Amino acid sequence: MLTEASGTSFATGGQNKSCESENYHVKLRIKSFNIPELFIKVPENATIGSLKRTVMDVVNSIMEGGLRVGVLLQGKDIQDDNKTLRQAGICHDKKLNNIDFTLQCERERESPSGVIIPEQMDFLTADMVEPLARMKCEEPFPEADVGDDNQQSKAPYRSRSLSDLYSVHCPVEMASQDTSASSQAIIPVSPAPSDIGALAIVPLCKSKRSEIGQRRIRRPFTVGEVEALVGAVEQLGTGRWRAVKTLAFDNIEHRTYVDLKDKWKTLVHTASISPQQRRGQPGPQELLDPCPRSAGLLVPTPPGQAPGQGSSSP
DNA sequence: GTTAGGG
DNA sequence: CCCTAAC
Repeated sequence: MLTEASGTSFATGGQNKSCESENYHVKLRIKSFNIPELFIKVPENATIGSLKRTVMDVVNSIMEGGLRVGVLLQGKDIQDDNKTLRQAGICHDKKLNNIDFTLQCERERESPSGVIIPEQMDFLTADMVEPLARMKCEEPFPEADVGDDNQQSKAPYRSRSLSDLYSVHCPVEMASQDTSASSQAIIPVSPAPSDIGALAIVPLCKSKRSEIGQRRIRRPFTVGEVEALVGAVEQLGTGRWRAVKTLAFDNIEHRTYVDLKDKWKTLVHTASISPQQRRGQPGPQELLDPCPRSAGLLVPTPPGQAPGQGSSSP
């Protein structure tokens, strides 16, 4: 969504502006890649560490196997590498809101180890591969290419967005002991299917809880998340959890604004209970203290503007 | 759909 | 985290 990443620009011809006034540049902002779905399988008694290694191994094996990028326009894979963007229909003056980039295995790798898919693993593939894959592209610049994305000017705090802090959390939404959710070895399910489109749009099986009622798995907030939360609250103040969510957790699907509100609640709580934190984990106050221009922490910002923002209402 | 709080 | 009353 708000990935401030770069606007990668592609030229339809040469890098230089040739004399041809028609040689416009197409600006694309790649937010995510679609990657092949991965399945892993590891015994329940395996350690988290081994699980991480397994995932890493699979990722590495895929990487080593060679990856190639695929381009999907309107869902159709464009294979002709010699075709120009314009010929392919990727022009600066066209709506390019449906371009996808995919990561495809150059060659199929044999399953790292005996591939044994237990029963049915329910985990969010999306989250697992967050960091190195899953990127969707959007064409935010419908017009000229005046390099200057101020699209995020509204969110100065973005610098601390979790985009950077969020390291592979590998949330494995498992239905506890019920639906059997064990992880085992990972295996790149390289879709043997003839074509590329095969691993195109990764089907993010988000709703694993077909039968509502399943409690979400507990995902302790990481330091990074706490920092992001604190930072966002610093800017927006309390009482605007929706805004906080979009500001600093827009990309973290599993954190709802209610979660953030709850987390803040506990942070404040713990902070007030042990004013003298034990060296180790900074409480919200410590992070807020630096510039408590306001009333320390908890600055309920009533429906209006963020604190500090001279809100003058005519 | 959001907030705010208790559970 | 969940559940909900109260916007």
